[in-house]
Amino acid sequence: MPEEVDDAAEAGLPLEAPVELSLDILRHSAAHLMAAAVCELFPGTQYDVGPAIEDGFFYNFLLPDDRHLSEVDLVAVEERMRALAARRIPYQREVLARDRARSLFEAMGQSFKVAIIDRLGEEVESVAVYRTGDFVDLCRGPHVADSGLLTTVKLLRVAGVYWRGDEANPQLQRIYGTAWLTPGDLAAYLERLAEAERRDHRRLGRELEMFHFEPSAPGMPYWLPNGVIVLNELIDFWRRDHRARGYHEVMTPLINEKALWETSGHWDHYREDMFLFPVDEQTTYGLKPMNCPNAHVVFNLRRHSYRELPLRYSDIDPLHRFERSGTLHGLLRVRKFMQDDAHIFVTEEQIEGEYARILEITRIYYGIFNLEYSLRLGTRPTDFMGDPETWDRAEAALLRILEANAGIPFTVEAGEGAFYGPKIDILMKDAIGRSWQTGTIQLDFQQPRRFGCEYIDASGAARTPVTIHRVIYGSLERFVGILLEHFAGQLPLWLAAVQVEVVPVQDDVEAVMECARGLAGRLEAAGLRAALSDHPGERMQARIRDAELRKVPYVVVVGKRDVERGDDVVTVRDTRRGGTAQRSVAELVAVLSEEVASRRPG
RNA sequence: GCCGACGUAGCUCAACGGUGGAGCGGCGGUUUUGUAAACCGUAGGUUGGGAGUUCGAAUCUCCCCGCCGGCUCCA
Repeated sequence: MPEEVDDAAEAGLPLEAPVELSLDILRHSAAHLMAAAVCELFPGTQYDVGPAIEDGFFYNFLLPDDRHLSEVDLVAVEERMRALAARRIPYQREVLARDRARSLFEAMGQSFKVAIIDRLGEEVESVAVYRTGDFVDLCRGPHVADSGLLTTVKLLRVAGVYWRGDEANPQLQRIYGTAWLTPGDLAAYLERLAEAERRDHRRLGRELEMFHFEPSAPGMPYWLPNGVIVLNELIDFWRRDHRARGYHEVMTPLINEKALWETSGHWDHYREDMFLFPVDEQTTYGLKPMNCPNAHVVFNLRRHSYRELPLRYSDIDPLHRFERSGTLHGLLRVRKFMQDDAHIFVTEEQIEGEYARILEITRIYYGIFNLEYSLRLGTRPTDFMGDPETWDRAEAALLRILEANAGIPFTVEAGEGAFYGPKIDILMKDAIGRSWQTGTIQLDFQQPRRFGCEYIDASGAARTPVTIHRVIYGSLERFVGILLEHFAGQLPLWLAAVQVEVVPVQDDVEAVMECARGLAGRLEAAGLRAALSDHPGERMQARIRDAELRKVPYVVVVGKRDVERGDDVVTVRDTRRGGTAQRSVAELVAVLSEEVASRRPG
C-alpha cells in the first residue's frame, strides 16, 4: 500500500483541550521521543514524519553523512530514550504563525518540515509545534504530558523507505517501534508476534512437507505430495462448482509470441513483469503472466450472438510474473502461480448482474473457510489504456455494485486499478496482520476492442463485448498460504493430506497389525485418505505424537484389547479439538465422510 | 530493484582467527508398550558460491546467489 503522508495531521491545527491518554497518543509521543534520541545521538539528523500506526509507531530520518542505521543502533537509541523518559521532560505545545514556523525549521536545517509547511494549503495561517526538551517537531498533537509515561517502549526494526513513498525519491532511514501502557501489554504483544511466527505458512509448509523453494527457482514453489492434495481439492471443488455455474474451462498456451502481447497491451504496460526470451533473430516469446489475452483469442474463434452472453471461459493455467526479487514472500508473493481464473464476455447491461453473481460466489467460497475479507475498488492508474470517459463510466458502475453489496466493507483506492480497467479486489490478512490481495474482479473495455471481439446484437449489429476478469481464490499459491496461517496448519478435513491415521499398539503382534492394516484399507475404501502409522518399533505414544505434529486430524489406535473384543469398535483421537471417543468403524466412516462432504472447517 | 539483518548436518541451533559440535530426525540393534517423545549404538558437513587478507578463515574484507524484516511494485 502506498505510504500516506497526511500533511494536515503532521502539522495542522485544531487545539484540543487535554485529552484522555490513548495508545495512539502514547505511540505518537514515543515517536517524538525516539526522534529526540536519534537527534541527540546523531547531530545533524533531519527528521521527516513519525506517526502512530497499528501496534506501534515509526519515524523517518535522514542521518548526517548519509549514515545508515543498523539494528545494533537501536540499542543505543532505546537506551537514550529511556534516559529521556526518566527525566520526565514535558511535551510543550506552541502555536506559531506559519512563516515563523517555517523560518524556525529552516534555521534548524529541517528541510523536510519546511517542505511539509510549504505543501499546506494557502488558508493555513498558523501551525502547532511541540517541544520535548531541545527537540522541536511540527505536530498537531495531542501528546502525553511528559516523557515519564514512555517506559514500555521497544524498538523493533529499521528499514530504508523512499521519501514520500516514491521510488524516484532518495531513501530515508525508518525505525519501527511499539509502545504500550503497561509492561504486561508489551509482553502480550511480543507473545502475539511469537504466536504469529508459529503460524507462519513458510514454517508450516516445511514441517508439513507441503511445498519447497529452491535457490535455482526463486519464487517458484515445488509442490510436494501433501501440498498437491490441498491444491487438487481446492481445484476439484472449484471445477465442479463452476461447471454448474455455466463456466467453460479452457487450457491455452503458456508461451505466446510477442505479437499477442502487443495486441493485448501487455507489451507496452506489463513487459517489465514478464519472462521474455528470444528463440531466433526475429522471434521473441513471452511466458504468460495472465490468461486474458488467450481468452480473447478463444472468444474470437467463432461468431457470437448476444444470446450466448454472458459467455464464461475459465482456466487454471500456471502463470509466471517476473516479480522484483525483494518482493518475494513464501507462497504469498511468488513468480509462478495458478489462479481460479475466468474471463466473462458480457454486454454493458449485463455487468452489474454478473458482478452480483461473482460476489455471491465470493461469499460462498470465503464462508467455507470462515475467512473474513474486505473489498477494495481500484480506480484508474497513471499508466492506463483507453479513454478517461469509459473509465469513469466503469468506475461508477463498480461503485454502484459495491454500494448495493450490503454488509461487506469496502474502500476506494485511487490509481489501484489494472492498466486495462478498474477492479474490485478481495483483501485478506496474514498471521501478523499484513494485508494481501486474493481475489479480484476486473472490468475491461480495452482488450475486447484491441482483439476485435464482437457479438451480434438483437438488431443484427456487431458490438464489442465487455470482459470481466475474475478470480475468487486468486492465486492458489497465495490462497493456500493464507489458509495455512488462518488454520495454523490444522486444515479442514476435506483438505488434510492424511485425514485419519491408524496406530497399532503392539506392532509385533500379527493380529494387531492385521487389524490395523484392515482398518486403514476399509477407511480408504470408504473414500477417506487414511494411512497406517509407519514407524516400526516405535511406541504408540511416539506414533501419536508424530501424527499430532503432522496435524493429522484423526488418529485411531488399535491394539490387542480391540482385537480380542472383536466388536469393531475403536478409539478415535480428535487432534484438533483434543480428546478421544469410542466409535464403531461404520460410525467413524459415516462421521468423517459427512465432515469431508460438508467442507466444515472442523 | 532499494535499506538493514542473516546463510554451519534434513530441522533447530552451538563454535566467532588455531584440527567443526549438540538435540531432534535418519539408519542399525534392544524393548512390545493403551493415547503427545523407550534405551543403546551409528552415519551424516569442501560451514551458500567465488575471490582476497593471514602462517592459519565458518569466523575478517569484497563480489555474486538465496533468504528474512521493511520500502517500492502487485494475485
